[in-house]
Amino acid sequence: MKTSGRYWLMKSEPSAFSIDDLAASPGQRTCWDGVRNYQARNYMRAMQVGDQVLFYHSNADPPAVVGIAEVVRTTYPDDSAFDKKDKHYDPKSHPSKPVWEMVDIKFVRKFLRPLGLDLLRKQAPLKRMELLRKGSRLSVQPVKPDEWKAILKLADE
DNA sequence: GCCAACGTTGGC
DNA sequence: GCCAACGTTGGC
Repeated sequence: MKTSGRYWLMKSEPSAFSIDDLAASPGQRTCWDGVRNYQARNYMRAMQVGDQVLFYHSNADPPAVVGIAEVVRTTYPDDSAFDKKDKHYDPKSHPSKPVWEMVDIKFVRKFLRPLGLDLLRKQAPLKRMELLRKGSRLSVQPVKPDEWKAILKLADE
């Protein structure tokens, strides 16, 4: 397995937390809490400091990849799961045996234009991208190097 | 607001 | 271990 330079995509509803919110956060960084899906959690566990992340706006108009972030801290317990009042509270997870974890990410840059789903679907190198698969709901997903390259190229056009 | 796709839960 | 019911995601 490759040990560095991996690529990911993370989804966020901009009404809840947008890339502008990330850029405006203290130190331009945030903890990525609230993930409650095992596959997404496992992908986060595989993340390493320095990995690059596509920031995606879901439930947005248009739904789009809007910029880049970077992993700055590997997984640690997601304490929002312990808080009864939190929207993402989960009694399955306990501080002595946490089920859910999170990473920290940092703002890298925002694209000059959002790369909408319709545009992405037209790109041959992205034909098999997880994001574009019908019914895909994974909020954290791996991105292949050639997919990453194709998207960055689009962003700079 | 609709609804297809998907993950989780719980009865059996 | 099966699977129906349910809740959620997220594009449209």
